[in-house]
Amino acid sequence: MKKYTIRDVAKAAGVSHMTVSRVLNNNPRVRANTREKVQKAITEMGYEPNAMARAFVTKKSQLIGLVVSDISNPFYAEISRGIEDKAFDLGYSVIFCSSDENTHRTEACVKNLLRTGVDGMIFTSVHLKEPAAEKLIADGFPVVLVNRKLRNPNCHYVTCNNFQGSYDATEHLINLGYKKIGIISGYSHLSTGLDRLKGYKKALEDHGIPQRPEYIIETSFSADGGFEAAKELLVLKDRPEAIMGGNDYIALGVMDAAEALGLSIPEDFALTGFDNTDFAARSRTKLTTVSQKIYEMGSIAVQIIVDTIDRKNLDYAHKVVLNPNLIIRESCGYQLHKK
Amino acid sequence: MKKYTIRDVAKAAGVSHMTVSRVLNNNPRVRANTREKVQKAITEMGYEPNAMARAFVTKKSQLIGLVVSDISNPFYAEISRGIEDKAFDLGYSVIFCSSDENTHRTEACVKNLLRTGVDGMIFTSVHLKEPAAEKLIADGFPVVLVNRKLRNPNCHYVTCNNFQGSYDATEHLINLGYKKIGIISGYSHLSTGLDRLKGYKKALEDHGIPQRPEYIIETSFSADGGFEAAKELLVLKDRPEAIMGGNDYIALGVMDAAEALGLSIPEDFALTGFDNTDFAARSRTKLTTVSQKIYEMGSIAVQIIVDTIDRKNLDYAHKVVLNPNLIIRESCGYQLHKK
DNA sequence: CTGAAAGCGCTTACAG
DNA sequence: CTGAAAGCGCTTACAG
Repeated sequence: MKKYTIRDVAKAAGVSHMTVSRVLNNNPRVRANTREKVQKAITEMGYEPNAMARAFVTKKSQLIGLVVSDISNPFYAEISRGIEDKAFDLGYSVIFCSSDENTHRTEACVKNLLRTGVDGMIFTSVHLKEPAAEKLIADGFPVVLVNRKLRNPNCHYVTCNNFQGSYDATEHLINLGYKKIGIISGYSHLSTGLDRLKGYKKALEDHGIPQRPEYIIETSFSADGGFEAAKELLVLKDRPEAIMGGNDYIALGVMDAAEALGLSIPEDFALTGFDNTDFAARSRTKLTTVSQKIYEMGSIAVQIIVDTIDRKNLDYAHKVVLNPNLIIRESCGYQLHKK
Repeated sequence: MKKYTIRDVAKAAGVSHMTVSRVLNNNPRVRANTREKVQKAITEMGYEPNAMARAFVTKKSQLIGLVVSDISNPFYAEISRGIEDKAFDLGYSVIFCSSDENTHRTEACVKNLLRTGVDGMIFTSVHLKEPAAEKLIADGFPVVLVNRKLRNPNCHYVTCNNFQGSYDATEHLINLGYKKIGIISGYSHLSTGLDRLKGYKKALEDHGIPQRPEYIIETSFSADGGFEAAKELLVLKDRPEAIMGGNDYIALGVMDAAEALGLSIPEDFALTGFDNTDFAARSRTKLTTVSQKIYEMGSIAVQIIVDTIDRKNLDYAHKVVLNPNLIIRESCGYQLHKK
């Protein structure tokens, strides 16, 4: 574990430490012959450049900060994996920090990451308004949003076309014959919640089905949220024939509520989710849902942020909107539903 | 965003940069009066110390490397969250690297983390033999294992008492009257798989129930693994009355297999899992399982590694073994089972 | 209690 | 194509 420096290598190779530095950085201004000599010394000694010294002098840590809602949420864990893999490929490492989607903690994360010296930050879960992220962007610090975006469109982001995904799911229910369609939506101060709600409303409108306010409930993207909301929706006198969950977790909560109330899916009402999470496909669930490219979102976000880090002053914003895919399973039935 | 240095602050406060450094490091050898002057300048200028310079000169990055099986697996994501939170409290940040439990990738992770300059590494998923981790330990590099341990006991680790958890679950089945108990176990080249298998065997032995080799299958800790193994176990002429899943994912696969074969749980056979994952408690699952303190394992691992980093030459190993808890749910029935 | 000197291991200019 | 000089922003000794 003896630590060699660039000077040790230089001495061994009989050159100056500058030449060693050039070899290390693949600078072409080194004679092939010299390069070989140096390379040989490097491998023989098992020399490894000191990352800290390098980061210090170049002012580049090769570190990306990831502000994630909660690393223990599988959806975000999958984005994180996409981020990790691509970062690895591009020579970066990633430091994560869970914000719990809480403004105060988000600020703490940002401060912490800044202190650590990351070259840029990726946010998975901003609110439409998120002062900590907006300040960074205003300061010209490299930032990419993934999954959710800010209200202010002037920034780099990668999202799913949530509007379209939700529109497609709604239309599918309509085509099956459902007219009384409720939605348990994620909070609309989050771009994902808002866009999915908009997609739902637009599909109803396009098919001439009037909106019914009592069929729309906003809640958190969680099974508990779905459970509570479903208990309200399912005891309505004029119960919806179909319920759209803002994501698969919400749908899961709806399933629990149905079981608690003695209702069957899809016999008593149809159900859809969003995200195509692992459990959606399981034999006990069979949830119609919208799949989005979760891993890819993370991967693309890294490409953009590295781009931004390398050529600082981009004067345009990268906006990547990925197309979702409706996955049809048994939870919404396959036939025209009549009442 | 103007970046000040320690010298700018010194000039503003009318002291030497050394005094500023002392204030920054809470060195007591500064007069209260001087300290205040410096503090004032620091806050007024919004000075932030340069982490890279500090890391470079102190040779301490305040970074912990986390080699995790797969960050997108909820079990590991929860460990990671425990690690993150405690690291944050202790002034460290964590860089993760997914190994996919593959020796080659594990080596790549270690190399990458070393290059990044982490002060220590935590491994969540070592095999009983894991050259990359063992080499680090042999070199005196701070390493803590969490969840799984190496065969070589001479290292720091935090695990659940997997033997006991499995023993308890087996005994519970025996007490309910089951005698034909099968196990679909995680691979026994992993300490978790091995210890759970041992607990099962010991419980049978203690209750005078002979082992039946055809009732024991090893597979990966995954739903797919459980599914395939269950299809073998459930078509045995003398089918087991109860199946123990090596973890909840395996149990989930068993449930799918049961459904595919038209069998009901617990009517046709009882089922247990391990980990008390989120879905185990859901109304469609109701899985008897063994809960372990996943988040806490991560948290404790960080305490140990920071301890190790700070006082390098510990000559004893921290070994923390947490007690699991049997959680009884409907999947194994509540009554004496007779055949 | 405070400061002047030296240096951590690299890279960025500048000469040749 | 190669090297000598200077410096990144801190901290670690060493003086006083």
